[in-house]
Amino acid sequence: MTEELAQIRPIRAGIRKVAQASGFSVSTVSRALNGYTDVNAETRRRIEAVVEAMGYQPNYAASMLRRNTTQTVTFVVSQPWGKYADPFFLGVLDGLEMALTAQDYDLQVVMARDAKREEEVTHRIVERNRSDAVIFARTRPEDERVDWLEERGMPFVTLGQTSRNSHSFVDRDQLRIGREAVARFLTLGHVGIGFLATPMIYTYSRHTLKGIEEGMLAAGYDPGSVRQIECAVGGRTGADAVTELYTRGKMPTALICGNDVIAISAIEGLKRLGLRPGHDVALIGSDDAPISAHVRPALTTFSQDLSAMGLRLGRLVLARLGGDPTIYHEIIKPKLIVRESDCLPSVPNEA
Amino acid sequence: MTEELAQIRPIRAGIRKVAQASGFSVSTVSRALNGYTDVNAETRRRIEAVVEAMGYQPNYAASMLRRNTTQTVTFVVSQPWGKYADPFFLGVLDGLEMALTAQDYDLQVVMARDAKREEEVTHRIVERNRSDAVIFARTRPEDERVDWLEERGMPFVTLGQTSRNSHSFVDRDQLRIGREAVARFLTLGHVGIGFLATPMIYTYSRHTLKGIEEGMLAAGYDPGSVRQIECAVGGRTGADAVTELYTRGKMPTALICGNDVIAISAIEGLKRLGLRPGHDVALIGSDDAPISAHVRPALTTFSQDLSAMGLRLGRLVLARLGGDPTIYHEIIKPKLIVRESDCLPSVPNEA
DNA sequence: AGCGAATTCAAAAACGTTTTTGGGTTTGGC
DNA sequence: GCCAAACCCAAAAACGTTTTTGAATTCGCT
Repeated sequence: MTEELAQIRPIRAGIRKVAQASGFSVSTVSRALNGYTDVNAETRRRIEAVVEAMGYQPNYAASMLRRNTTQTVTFVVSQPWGKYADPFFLGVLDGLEMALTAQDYDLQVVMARDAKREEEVTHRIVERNRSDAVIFARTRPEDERVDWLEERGMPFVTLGQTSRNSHSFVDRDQLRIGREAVARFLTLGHVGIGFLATPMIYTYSRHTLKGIEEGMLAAGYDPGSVRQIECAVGGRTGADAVTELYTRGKMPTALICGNDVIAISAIEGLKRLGLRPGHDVALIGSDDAPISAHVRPALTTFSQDLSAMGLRLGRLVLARLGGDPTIYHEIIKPKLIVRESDCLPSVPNEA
Repeated sequence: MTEELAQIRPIRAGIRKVAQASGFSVSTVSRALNGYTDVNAETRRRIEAVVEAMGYQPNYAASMLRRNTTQTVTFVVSQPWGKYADPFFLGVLDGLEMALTAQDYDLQVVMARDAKREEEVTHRIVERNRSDAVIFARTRPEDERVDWLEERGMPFVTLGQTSRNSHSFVDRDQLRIGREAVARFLTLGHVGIGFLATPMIYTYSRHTLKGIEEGMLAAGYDPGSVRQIECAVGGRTGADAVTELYTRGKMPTALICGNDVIAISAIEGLKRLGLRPGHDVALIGSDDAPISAHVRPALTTFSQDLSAMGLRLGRLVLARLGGDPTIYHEIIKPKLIVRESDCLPSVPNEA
């Protein structure tokens, strides 16, 4: 802080200059520009002309100070970005940005390397009032971020559910993904089903599992027979998981994968084990990553309209900012994308 | 604008309260907190204790208004994010954020869907003084963004070069990538070399080409013999390119790919044509995408320390903000990652 | 003892906007 | 022709900091 900053900026016209040039008072200019009704149409027109001519832009800091509003919504993305960039968020951001800028809000994206850093950055943003609302993802059933934000009265919306769901959220329908994946595999004739899960600390992982269990029950099978094994970024990969799974005991002929990265890694692992994914072992992913179509065998998976999710997220946040006290729960339907990786059980394994 | 915003915020302690509680004047508190030297050590200690106790955080808007500084650096990412998320930027962002927060600057990431939107958003940020500096990538030889920012005296640093290079930049050494790729293929015994290029409007594409040509010349070959074909997101894919290339006339036995996505798509396309990538045709990528290791054949490519690039980018921006007038040019060395996709020319093609 | 320099702090100005307050002008009904 | 209502606008206050200005105190030196 002691260092000296040579911040040189061109001197920009302020609202005073505009007032002077247009011949109206400062307050009239302000009201004209901010859409108040008690301004003569002709007056407004003239003021707008002057603003245009002078290239006047209201000073953000001053307006922010006076209004006590930042016109900014912050999306805190907490993820190990290092190597595995999840394209999932990027699609969402696109829709979100569209929704927000339509209402003259700015979207601020903050990336946090890990949970600790995420907490720091969120505190900073909230405590210094640098944002009007917060959005975050990767929700957990008991999520302290929810309590923390509620406590401070900071408006927020989540991408994903918590156990209380006392807040607006947008989520994928993981329950349905689980059920449909099971139903499809059972229809194809598979019996041994495995679940290569994302970390169970996240709500969506549990929902997927629940969907799988429901699917098994509905078809009259024992949910307990599903072999479940957890994978994580920086931990057990999909390849590791299948290696463990196929070198000890019963081997499922069909694998439901918590996300496509796991699925692709599992495909790789199966090949190394001498198994043929898409022939000996069927796989279904769950979030239609960009590469999933280009992998061999092309991955059967579920897709969702990410941009639409972002759009809804934006609408929910705007509703909250507009003073709407309603809690909205939006669940986006996934769509099964059938490609090559799901298959009939191979003959040798049927015996 | 006419809509009413019910912006409810907890009333936070201001600097006046802190002054009152500590028994010092407002100005002394401010100076104590901002690291001025003319504050008695004991005074500072007592003030800091009160600040801690009250959880005081200086109001961002007010400080920004008075100081005429945002303490924010903006990275404008202009890319079609729709489907193909380029993980390249994410790695860079990580290092960048680290460098900036170390100096108490915030990083703001703005995603723009297309060039038009990018221009809009940059104008907005600069004209409303919402950032102290700007960073952008995907530079072109004649880049109007450079002129625009220079004209307005907005500090900026680029990720990539322009023809003038009148500004600080960080860049990958595409020249070297081109040269090394050629050298490797020639060493392996390939003669027919193809270049599946990224769009030539970008400086880095041209540098790659130049590197390739230099490599050919250095080895005594005709640079004109390199078959070059341009690919683009939303346009010709790598698969399209190889289809065109291998259905008419001479067929290169080695392909240098402008990026790994092109390479992976080309691998796919070659398989469809009945050719065996890694056997009949050798490939080298150029930016070590996360999937490149998991594709079959695993892609030989160049990697660079993205986080380090971000860090340098941050340092350069901070230097500029600190008033250092030096123009820095930093070129990051790539590292060849040998995997499976580059190979000796296959016998049938040698005849 | 007296004077200047160094140190420490308080009061007030300034940043550029929005909002409040209150006053003036026009319009329309009786 | 008068009064109320509707409409429009100017002046000033307010937002919460940082920085400038200037005054008071301490200290060292002659």
